[in-house]
Amino acid sequence: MPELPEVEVICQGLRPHIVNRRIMGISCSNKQLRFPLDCREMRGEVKGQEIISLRRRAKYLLLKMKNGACLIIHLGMTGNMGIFPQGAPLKKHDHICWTLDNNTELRFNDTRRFGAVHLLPAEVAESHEKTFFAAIGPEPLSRACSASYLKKRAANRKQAVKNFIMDSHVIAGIGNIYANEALFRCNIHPAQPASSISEKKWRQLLGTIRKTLKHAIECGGSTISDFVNASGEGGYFQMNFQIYGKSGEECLRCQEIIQKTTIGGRASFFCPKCQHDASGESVI
DNA sequence: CAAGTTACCTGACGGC
DNA sequence: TGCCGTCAGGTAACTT
Repeated sequence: MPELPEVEVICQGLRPHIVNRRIMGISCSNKQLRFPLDCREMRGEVKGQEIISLRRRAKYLLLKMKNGACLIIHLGMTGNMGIFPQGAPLKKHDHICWTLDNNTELRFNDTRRFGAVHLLPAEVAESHEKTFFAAIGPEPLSRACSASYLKKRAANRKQAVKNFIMDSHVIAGIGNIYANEALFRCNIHPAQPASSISEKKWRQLLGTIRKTLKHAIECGGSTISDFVNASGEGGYFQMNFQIYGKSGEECLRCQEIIQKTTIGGRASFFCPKCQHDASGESVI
């Protein structure tokens, strides 16, 4: 479900419902998520606290409390967060429930439990947050992420450009869908070695990544099976997919049949005519 | 060190 | 109807 646009949509949708609210209670399913979470410790740190901010960094949500404590939440493949009336029946795979002071509940639901909730206790929150994100690459929509930065990071990397832009240590927030979409929209073959991309082409690709991500956010994200925003509505960027999931269909630009292959273990879709070949020589 | 592989988990779907 | 294999939006921890 959630790449940068979906996490951003959830973040924006949740913000008015939870900022300035107080956490009155917390309950947990006690099922293992990606990383262990001590529910009692979380209660000790954030129960009774006012939530002062909610923001997104990479595919993480950061929830800050007045006392300085912080929750860092990752949605994995199937995670979601939503607001529900207090006491509404729990859904299957609801794992954490934060009761707020206005008879509503913030809930974390995650079918596959690849998601995680990290607790940063107040005393160490600031330093732990820095450590937590130390190795994460810049936000694609920020100025820190530039064509020259990407060109530099790609030097000597024979890795496929698709895997390279999906590497969160290089650039944050790009997953399989948006990597496929951005490369198609830029006429770059997903298997082309990252080091063979010129700075000019990086400029073009970064521009395309930004445009695609922003468009997806405006569309409320992509709903493939069950993604919904904080109000329970699906996104519709999937209507704008040009390549992802379209193997066997005609390319929008040249009518060639779209191919599917596996790169770095992930489904990769491309137009063999528009996206040149993997040699890196025929690309601008 | 880079890059490839495995593991974590549930559910949907197609083939038999 | 049901069993089995395959696949899915992510990423850390392995191995090569």
